[in-house]
Amino acid sequence: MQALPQPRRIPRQARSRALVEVILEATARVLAERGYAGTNTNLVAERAGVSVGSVYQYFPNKDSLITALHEQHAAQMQAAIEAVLAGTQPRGLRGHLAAIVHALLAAHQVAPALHRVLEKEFPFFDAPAEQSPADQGIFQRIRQLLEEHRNEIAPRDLDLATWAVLQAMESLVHAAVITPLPRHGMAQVEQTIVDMLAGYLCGAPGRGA
Amino acid sequence: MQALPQPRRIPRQARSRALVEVILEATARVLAERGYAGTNTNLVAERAGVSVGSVYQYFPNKDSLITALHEQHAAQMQAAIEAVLAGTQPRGLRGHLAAIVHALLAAHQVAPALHRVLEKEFPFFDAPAEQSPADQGIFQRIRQLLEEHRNEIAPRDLDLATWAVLQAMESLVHAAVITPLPRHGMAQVEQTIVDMLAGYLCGAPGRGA
Amino acid sequence: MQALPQPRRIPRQARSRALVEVILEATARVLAERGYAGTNTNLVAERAGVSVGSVYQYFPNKDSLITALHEQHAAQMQAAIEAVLAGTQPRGLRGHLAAIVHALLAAHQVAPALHRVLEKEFPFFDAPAEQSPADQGIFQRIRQLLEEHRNEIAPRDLDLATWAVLQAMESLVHAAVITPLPRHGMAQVEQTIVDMLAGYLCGAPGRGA
Amino acid sequence: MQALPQPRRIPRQARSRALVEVILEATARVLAERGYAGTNTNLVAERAGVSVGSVYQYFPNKDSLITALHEQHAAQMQAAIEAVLAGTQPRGLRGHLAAIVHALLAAHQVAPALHRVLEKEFPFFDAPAEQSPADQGIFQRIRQLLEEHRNEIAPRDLDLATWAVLQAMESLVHAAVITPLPRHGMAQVEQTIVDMLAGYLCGAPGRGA
DNA sequence: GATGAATGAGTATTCATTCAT
DNA sequence: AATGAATGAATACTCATTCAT
Repeated sequence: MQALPQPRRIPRQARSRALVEVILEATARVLAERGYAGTNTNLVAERAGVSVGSVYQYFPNKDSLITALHEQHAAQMQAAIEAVLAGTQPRGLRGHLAAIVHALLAAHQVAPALHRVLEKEFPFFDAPAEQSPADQGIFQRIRQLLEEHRNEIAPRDLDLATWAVLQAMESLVHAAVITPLPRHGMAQVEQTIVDMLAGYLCGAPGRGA
Repeated sequence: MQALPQPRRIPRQARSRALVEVILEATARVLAERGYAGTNTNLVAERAGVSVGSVYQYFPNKDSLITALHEQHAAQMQAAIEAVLAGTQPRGLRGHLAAIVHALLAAHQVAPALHRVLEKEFPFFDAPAEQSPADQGIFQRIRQLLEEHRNEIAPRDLDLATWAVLQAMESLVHAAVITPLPRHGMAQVEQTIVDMLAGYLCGAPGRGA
Repeated sequence: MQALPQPRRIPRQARSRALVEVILEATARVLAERGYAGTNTNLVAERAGVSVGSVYQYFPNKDSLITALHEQHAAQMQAAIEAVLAGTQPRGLRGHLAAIVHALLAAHQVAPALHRVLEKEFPFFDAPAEQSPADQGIFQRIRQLLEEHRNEIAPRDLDLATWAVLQAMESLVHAAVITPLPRHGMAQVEQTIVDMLAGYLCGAPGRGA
Repeated sequence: MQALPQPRRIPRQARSRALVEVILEATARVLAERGYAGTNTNLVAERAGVSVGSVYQYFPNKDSLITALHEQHAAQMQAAIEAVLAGTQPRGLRGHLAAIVHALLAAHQVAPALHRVLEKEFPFFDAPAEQSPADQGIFQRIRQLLEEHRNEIAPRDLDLATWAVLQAMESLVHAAVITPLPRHGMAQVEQTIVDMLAGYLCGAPGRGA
């Protein structure tokens, strides 16, 4: 209870949103520190400086906390991708991919411990990508990018290509965060990921389809 | 999370080995049916037709069951890869990669439900690959393959290239198993994965490194 | 269990009384639908279209809701009995008893689900009858009836006889409501209850007292 | 943990039964002391000198403890009734009824606090009489008694008569235990109950049926 | 070695109640 | 008076693990 003078009544919605934010942050911290098994709602509440009851006012159960964190993460990634693609710099397909990979790696560097747990323990946490609006958005955005460069790329089936690009990109980014290669810097890893994606898209002799 | 729990004693006698096998099979079945949360040692014991005590004779704790399953899976994948590379047919790098991807996808088709849980809930469960002999073996084997084709491939750092190839290969195979693309057959997916790997290795214009 | 919780304040204004009524009705509905375990003050408030705070304005705690419902029920029964006995038709003792039993059975038919819960889960919830004015009133009224027919009845101790008559009457009425006999209609049950009471009062050879 | 020398291995069944007995006794004690609301499984376990886990080994949930207690009680009442009716003394119908009522009152005197809670809080505790073997047995036994005296009794429908006798008998016995009449001894109450039952059965002028 | 009854620490969740607005 | 967000004590139940037999 702070004694600082505050507006008597914080508007309903803003207050709720702040609470959700606080709870989610606490969840992230606890999760990063102790992993899923070591995380429990009472502890999260305590860390958030909130009562357990309040946690349950906003989240129906423990797992929904993780799901929300996942969705938040996906939304951040979506935002990062959108930001890159909305930029006005003219860059080719490879340039765009490089910028996206760079942005994703950077975004994961913010809270590496959290992302480690998140990806290590629940990469697909009960969130069939179809149901995650953010994942949907990302898929559409990347598909659109490929479409814009349709002429330059080898794969003909854009759905399949988008799937492959996203899977590879995500898994390599996550792998880079989770098990940082002992002898290689992030720059090198970044380069490698881009090479992989560009290599796939821009084709190579003797390939299929 | 302790560091990679190990079986309490290495079974020497056939009987013991059979018991371990029975327990592991039961674990796999339960895990596939009910997921991690629904799996517990007493149930595993019951399903295995064995007492809980016996389970603890061979596995120090619950997680070691999962770890063992993971290691078993890794060993199977290693065996599949070895089998392909030990073959006498002459095939180029791409041919080898194609054969490996094919073998891995096939291996995952055997018990899809189990693999789904295994990868969905604990993709990195077995911790640093350095501690898994099978993963070590796979790494070495693929690195050797790349070495044999050093001249044909673009990446110069073979450690990095091996890491990238393995990460992409595994994640795409797993993704294919976990979320089968609605409109695409396994053959197409297989082709795509090979394209990705070959594209990376065989290079494309404008790449880095 | 505190001793018979009482409404926090006796509502004087019509508005208040209406509120109490609304809350009590909601309580009855919830209780009938979900039983005691499934009933909670927040739900009652919601069903009543009122805030929890308002519930606590009129009822000091959860149990007082039930108590009030019981008291309401007792008052209704008292009213039913009074109505019968205030009637001008000349009927003998047996006629009066028959009319009372009939009225009670009819009163219980109004909201059988509620009465079922009320009697099934808290038959004595409202504690020593001495504290319930309605129960007091009923006792006095029946005792007076017996007194008026003192010459016709066998039992000499009127307090004991009143107690026995009330206990038997109530328990048989409740039993009839809670576990309706599969093969017997209400008319038959009613007849039986009256036979029991009249049999007791009007005596039989070989009895005590 | 007692250090007393005991047979190394108490036979499986006997041991289980003893445990069940201990747990039930503890439940009875706690229930009598604190009522339903104040009773919780951990406390019961502690009082029984047993772990919670053991309680749940034998009882699937909290309510099953109460149900078991109820069933136990019903069985004891059945036994009491059987004992009376199996006696060799020649007594008429009234004599039998008197003996039964006496036995029931006596049985309830053993643990009045428990019976008070049991009847006060859950007279019909989720045990539709149809499902309780003991209650079934009691019904049949009393019905048989009435049948043997068919010629002496007024009611023609024996099912209905048995129901009425049992309801009245039980409710009056319970009422006597729960709210002992201030100015009347047990003997008087007993007499009254018998008068009620006999009055009903043996008929009175002006009755129905 | 095998058994499985017993253990009891650990935790998600509920809900009566309060009180700042 | 009315509101309803916030509180947090309370509790049923689970399950990994042990160990006497």
